[in-house]
Amino acid sequence: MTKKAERTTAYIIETVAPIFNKHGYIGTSMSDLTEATGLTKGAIYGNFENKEALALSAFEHNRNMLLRAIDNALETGNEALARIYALLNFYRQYDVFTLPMGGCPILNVGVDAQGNNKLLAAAVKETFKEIEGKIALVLENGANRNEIKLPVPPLQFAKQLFTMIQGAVAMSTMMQDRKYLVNTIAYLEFLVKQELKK
Amino acid sequence: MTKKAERTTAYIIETVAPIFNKHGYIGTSMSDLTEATGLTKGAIYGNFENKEALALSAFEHNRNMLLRAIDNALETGNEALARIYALLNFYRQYDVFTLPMGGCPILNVGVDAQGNNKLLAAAVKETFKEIEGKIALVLENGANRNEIKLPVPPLQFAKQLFTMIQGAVAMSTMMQDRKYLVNTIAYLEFLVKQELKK
DNA sequence: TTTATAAAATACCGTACAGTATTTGATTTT
DNA sequence: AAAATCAAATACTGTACGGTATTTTATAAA
Repeated sequence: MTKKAERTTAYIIETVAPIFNKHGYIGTSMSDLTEATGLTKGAIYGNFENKEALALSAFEHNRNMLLRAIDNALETGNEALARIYALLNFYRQYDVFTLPMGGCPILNVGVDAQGNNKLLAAAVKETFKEIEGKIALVLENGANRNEIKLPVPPLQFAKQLFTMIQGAVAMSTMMQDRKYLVNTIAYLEFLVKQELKK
Repeated sequence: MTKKAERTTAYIIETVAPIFNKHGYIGTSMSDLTEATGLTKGAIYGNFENKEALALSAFEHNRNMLLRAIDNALETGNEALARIYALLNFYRQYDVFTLPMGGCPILNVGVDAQGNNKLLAAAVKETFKEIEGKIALVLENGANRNEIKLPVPPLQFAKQLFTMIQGAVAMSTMMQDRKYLVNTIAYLEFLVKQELKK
């Protein structure tokens, strides 16, 4: 059985992650967190060095959930085109997926941390690179197996595809309108087919 | 000649706008603002009711600068396609344009205000609608004058185009890499040509 | 079941926050 | 130039902040 402290640490991270994500690093106060967890500051500071370390752990928690979901989509079927479609399918409902975590973590933290917290900003940057790499790998393998054609290098295609997806995420978030997500994904399905299908 | 107070008000807004844009509403303290302006809190609170009113004025200032630049692009030449290209050209250097204002105001404020400030969030939403409307109008006029073909209704095309542009803005901001802007715009030039040119 | 240890609660720092009532100083207007 | 008005500086609220030293309580080992 896990130790008490480990369970508490995990409980704090899970509880705190959506709050940080919604209100940002500075916008979240320690008393917000004690209130949400039902714990005292003594308990929290016993498990985390300071507010910044806690925020970083919270971001990593959300980030891992996102990466796992992306991995899951990119492992659908055994053909590159199907995997990219699965990714698009995932993002079509991205608003539902991110609701319990308080919105898109990489967008929220990425913009929030830009002018306020270098550590978090760097962690976001790293996450983007990881996602782009995952998509690029699927494309590269697909091209090597002659499943698809590639008009540009795989990483470049991945970057441009993901940029457009992230645009839809940003717009649907700020406009509070999932149509941006749905419509952009629909168009990307068409584009991907046109560009990749042999 | 303008009154003293009017000039001070304008000076405060101009000085304060990039700070709010960079650090967000909660991330900006009144002492940040007194330090930057060289004025005292008495002076600032003499010209603005409270912090929120000041932040709103600051956002409107940035927003107006952006809208003016977009208007300017969309008035280039006297043909729809040329105007859309001019808009894309503007966004290709959007990072340079937004540098003195501390980054893209609608992205920064839009994400920051989402969970923290309803007034600001609503103002951002309104701004997006305005921009989409401006683009849609150019397209509609162009279609009416038989300059371009339109595969979908003008507002829908405008929304999708702008979503992709804003994705490039978001990615280049968070990754601190203008290539996202340059590459996406290049691709959009190709896409626009393919979709709109008769 | 007692003893050692780990975890969480309490109570408290010093500081920085947004906001304000009052005073001083600068403009206008007469 | 004097009087009236307006703008800005000063000095000060009360509160909430992040963080910590210490005490109390719970857990695990003997």
